[in-house]
Amino acid sequence: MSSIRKNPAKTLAEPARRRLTPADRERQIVEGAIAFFSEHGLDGQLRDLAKQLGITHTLLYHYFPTKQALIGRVYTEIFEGRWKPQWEVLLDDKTLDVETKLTQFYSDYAKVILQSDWVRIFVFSGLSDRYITDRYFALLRKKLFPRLVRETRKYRGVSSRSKPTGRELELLLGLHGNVFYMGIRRWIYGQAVHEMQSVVMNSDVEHYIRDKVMAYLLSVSPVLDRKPNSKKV
Amino acid sequence: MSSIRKNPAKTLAEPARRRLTPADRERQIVEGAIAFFSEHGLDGQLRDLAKQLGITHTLLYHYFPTKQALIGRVYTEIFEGRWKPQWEVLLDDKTLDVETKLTQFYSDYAKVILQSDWVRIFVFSGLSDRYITDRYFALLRKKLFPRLVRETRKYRGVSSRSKPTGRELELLLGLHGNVFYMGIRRWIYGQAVHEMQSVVMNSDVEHYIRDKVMAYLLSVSPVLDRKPNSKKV
DNA sequence: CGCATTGTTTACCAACCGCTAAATTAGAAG
DNA sequence: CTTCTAATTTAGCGGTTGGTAAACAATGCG
Repeated sequence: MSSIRKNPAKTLAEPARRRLTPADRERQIVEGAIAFFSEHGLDGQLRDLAKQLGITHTLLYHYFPTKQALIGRVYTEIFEGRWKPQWEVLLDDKTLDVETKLTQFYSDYAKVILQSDWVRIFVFSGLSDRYITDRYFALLRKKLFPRLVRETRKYRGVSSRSKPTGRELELLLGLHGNVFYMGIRRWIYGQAVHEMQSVVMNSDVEHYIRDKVMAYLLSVSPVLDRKPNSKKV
Repeated sequence: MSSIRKNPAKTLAEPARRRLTPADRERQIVEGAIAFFSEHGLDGQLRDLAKQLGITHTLLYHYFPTKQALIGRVYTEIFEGRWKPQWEVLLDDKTLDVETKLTQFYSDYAKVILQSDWVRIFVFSGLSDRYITDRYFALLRKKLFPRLVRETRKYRGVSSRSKPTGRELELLLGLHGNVFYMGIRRWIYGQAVHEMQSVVMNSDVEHYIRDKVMAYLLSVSPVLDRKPNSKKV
């Protein structure tokens, strides 16, 4: 028999110092950091993160020079890494009708962003330096909103290619915010989708999103075409 | 000549120790704390708040036993103090039509909640202990949502008094979230209402809110009355 | 003017935090 | 088994933080 390996059925809380390859350890740190910062905010303490990973906090500095560098890595991991170029392809598809495209897009988009880490870290960033929210909105303005405006106009039978008006954008942001607001209610306020706590979720979300998309499409023309001189009230 | 008063035209940054009545000092601290926590979050340091007020941080402890007590005071000041019972009266008014009531309500409600301190402290709380968000949503569920559901049904010509369905609530929360999302975009993401930065705001917000209310009312019936078996896509 | 009240400050503590340097030790190679 | 590399830990520093105790001083009163 060879030398006895330390593995006494994990009786004690002593995980025994293990040596990982730098790649593995880095992955573990990044994933642990995502979960950790998502829960405790970007002000969470590195010593606590390290404890949660079963390592000492100084080891973190072997993989990331500063705390900010680790946070930056978390940013790119979540917000750049989870964007699907396929969404743009879908919205540009000329064989599908607008209603289908918007519903499919927001259903899939919701699956990506309505996650605890995505929503919470996004809002945490907005409350602090706004680095990620600024960049992400730039992304939306460039790759998403123009397509959604174009599709909305197509649905309305309007052929204009001019710069969207404030009211057009506001209604569109209303739909967009509607989807994101589901995540805020769930992951920030802890208010599940109507008391029906955790479960169900998936099928229901898709259902609700279809409602929201339809509500948006159905209301855009009546609202925007309304005589703007009805300024009583 | 009597003793020379310390007031050399404020040449130096030495404001000279002033003695306020407990009531005045407390008011000053509370209002300063609202502005301070709104900007720096509830993790902001009391020494910085004190410096901003021109006092030492220990004086804060003469008026509030702990930091949490001060935060609690801020909570009640903002979220309990700014709720207007008049809103409930307005929504119960039987001489006004639904469209007018909802537009008037959300226009005034927006003026109250679309403030930097309201939005930011609300979200800060949601990200930490959720104490205020839980209580506030309880308030909404009790005093606001039932009235809005009732009015929406009245608008649709539906006379049911039964418990609102998930889809009904989700559409309503969509409208509600739409209004609040304007505050999130402005005070959390720093994305003004369509690049048109600070100004304008007031008149535009009222305009946009009317659009949102109309979009909601116009879309509720078509969406909810749709055949539920159109489950392709 | 003298004195008491009390609003306000100075001095200080223990714990925490990001970060650094040096000492350990697990694991692969010979 | 020995040796070497580098993954990981121990020890510690400078600064910060919520909170406490005691000293100081502005104001009202007799």
